[in-house]
Amino acid sequence: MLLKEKIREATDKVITEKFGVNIDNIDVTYPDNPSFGDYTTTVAFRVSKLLKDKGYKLPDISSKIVEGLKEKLKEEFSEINFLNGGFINLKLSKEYLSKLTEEISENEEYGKSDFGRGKGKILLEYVSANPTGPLHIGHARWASIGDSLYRAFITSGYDIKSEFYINDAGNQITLLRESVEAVRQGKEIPENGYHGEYIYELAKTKEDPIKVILEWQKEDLTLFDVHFDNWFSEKSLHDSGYVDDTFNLLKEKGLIYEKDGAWWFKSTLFGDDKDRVVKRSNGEYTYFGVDIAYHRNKIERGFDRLINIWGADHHGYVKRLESAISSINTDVKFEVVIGQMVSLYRNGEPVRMSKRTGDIITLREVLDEVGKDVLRYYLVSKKVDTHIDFDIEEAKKQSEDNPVYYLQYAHARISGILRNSQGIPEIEGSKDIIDTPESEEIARKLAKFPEEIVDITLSLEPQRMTTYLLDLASLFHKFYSKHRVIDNGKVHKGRRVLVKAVKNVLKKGLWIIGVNAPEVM
RNA sequence: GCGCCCGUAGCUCAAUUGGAUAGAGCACCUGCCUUCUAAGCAGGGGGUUGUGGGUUCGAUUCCCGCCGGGCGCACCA
Repeated sequence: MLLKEKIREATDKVITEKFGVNIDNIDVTYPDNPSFGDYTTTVAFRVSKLLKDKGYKLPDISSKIVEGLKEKLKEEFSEINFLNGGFINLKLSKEYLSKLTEEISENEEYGKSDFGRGKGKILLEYVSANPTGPLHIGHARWASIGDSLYRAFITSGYDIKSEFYINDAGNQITLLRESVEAVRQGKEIPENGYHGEYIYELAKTKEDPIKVILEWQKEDLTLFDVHFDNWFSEKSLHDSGYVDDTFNLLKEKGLIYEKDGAWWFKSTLFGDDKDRVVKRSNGEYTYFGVDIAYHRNKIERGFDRLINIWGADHHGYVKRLESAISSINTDVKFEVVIGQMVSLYRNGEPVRMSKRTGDIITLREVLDEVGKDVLRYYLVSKKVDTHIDFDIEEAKKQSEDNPVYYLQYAHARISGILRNSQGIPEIEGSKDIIDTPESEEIARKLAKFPEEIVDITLSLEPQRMTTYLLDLASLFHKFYSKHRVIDNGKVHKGRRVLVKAVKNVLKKGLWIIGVNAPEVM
């Protein structure tokens, strides 16, 4: 069980026992100032507010909670007290930290927890680019965020699957095939068709261009270290009659009606601004109409929670799909992470991207120029709701002093120490794992690693991992410059355990954000 | 016009979701390599958190107005 959860549970019990009240969502956080301890709760303020008519004073309340916590948490915490009236601070004991650090050093899977166990089946859908062209830098943002979220969920014990929805049906697909076919027959590409260079490349083959593009996309994602559990074809929904079936279901429920020759979904019943067309007057389904079927299918596959990552250009679409889903099933939880757009620049000049005109910079090009680690770090380190101006020249220039190397360097340094410490004698009496203030700070940081991963799943903000790793790497570099693990040909046993633990955490943390952990740099 | 998102150090971004003295990297200045990797470490300058109100013990965070930027308001996807 996570320490945060333990504290929360204990606090909840203490408050019920001592005051007979219930506080839900008890906050347990890390104080800014490390001298206050490892954990803080401000629950006393809330209890005080609840009991203000009964003559309790804030310090009395705090001191009673502290008393109760001391009894319940003596195994892990050496100091529990309160400050400034209601800030209750808890400090992990050195003995506990030493024991934990030793465990971490022997466990490459440290960071895993069972926090998400029993919390339902999750389907995470992201990228889902149209197979009408190569992936570009915008898709890369969703890919890096989605994959890191997925890794955090898995590590936190959730039952989660990732999925890429292939829009392999509809107008755009027809248009792309026509564009390629035109080139093959030596004709002009239709005005509203696709004009990118890759169209000519596709025309050289005899294969179905959609299939080829899909292969390109899969290759790019593999290079980007992004994995999907399932690739779901839109076309399969049409072919199996599932779209028609869903349409009929909505009709039976009285949720669609005919007007001006088209069929409309009554999304206003569920809070949308207006009703939306699901089937056009020419008999074809709209994207929305098919999407309802797709999401119904997700629900029927037994998922309780649907998380989608979309670009900000689709945010107006959230409400109507939400409406449709709640009309089918009210238990399923539907969440959309809206990511702001990525604008591309080269030497300060904006690069307009359009698949139609072929004016794009592909993910592959950027990968070739700046490398996977730099790009994944860059894209995951920024909160999804901030707009990104990505300058490819700037990214290359900065790559020398990119923070990602700071993290990797810490890992490589430790790897070096571990290599050099093999087969050399140990310093006598060097068993202490925490024998310096710097070691202690490191151990305290390591203790919070599983919670950081869980926090990513709760906030859906993977950039937190980059902040954590920078902190940890910084603590290690400080330790390294001040203390020696190998001294005069002999190794300090306890410190070797400590740096090994740091290595395991760095590696796992880098894995969460899809960055390699090199042994040598 | 209506809706969603953003505005924090010269630049790029954090801030554990309402907590204690708002932190990192880059850039700039000053030091540190005869022992484990200097892609590092130590120190310095740099802020009215766009702006004006409000809510409360407490606001970068929540609410309202204004300014600036992005995105959207289809029988397109």
